[in-house]
Amino acid sequence: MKWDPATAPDLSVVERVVHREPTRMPYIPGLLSFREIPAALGAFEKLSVMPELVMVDGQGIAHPRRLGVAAHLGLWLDLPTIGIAKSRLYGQHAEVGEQRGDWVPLYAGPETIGAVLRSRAKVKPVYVSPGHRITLETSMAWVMRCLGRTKLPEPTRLADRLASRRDQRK
DNA sequence: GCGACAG
DNA sequence: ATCTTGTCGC
Repeated sequence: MKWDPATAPDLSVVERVVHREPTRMPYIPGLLSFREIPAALGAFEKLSVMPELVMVDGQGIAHPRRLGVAAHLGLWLDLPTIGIAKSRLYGQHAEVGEQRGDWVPLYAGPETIGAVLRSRAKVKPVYVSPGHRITLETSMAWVMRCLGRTKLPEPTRLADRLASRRDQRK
């Protein structure tokens, strides 16, 4: 079935898996995907249900080479992906409004590579950028649709929490 | 040469 | 990312 931000019924969790493996590379700005993707692919191999859309903790095309971790992972998986980063890596933008939902474009010269979204009042905005096989408009619609009362959309927030040490219930 | 720099 | 301190909301 082909879902739509407006008709998606709920945000219920379908499946959860955790995959860990040693890092092979240090963190180098601009090369994050080479450090994170090997483990990410391992996690996807453990899934019994393949997602139809993936939200990644990092940049999509808002990257010097337009290949942030979300864009890069989307290519490997051949799935639509959206990058939602907690801070800026690349691009310029104006000040964002202070109201929840306010946003401004993120530019790389004349090109729009993403959006800076105030996902929650009084909190630093998030950087949303298309990853693979999706437009910025659709990316924004899904991110807004998945926002709870927190800064990060539920998929990213829950995944991050699941990976943390204090959520290793069985 | 200097500063910036996802997680 | 990780660490630490203080504050806020349910």
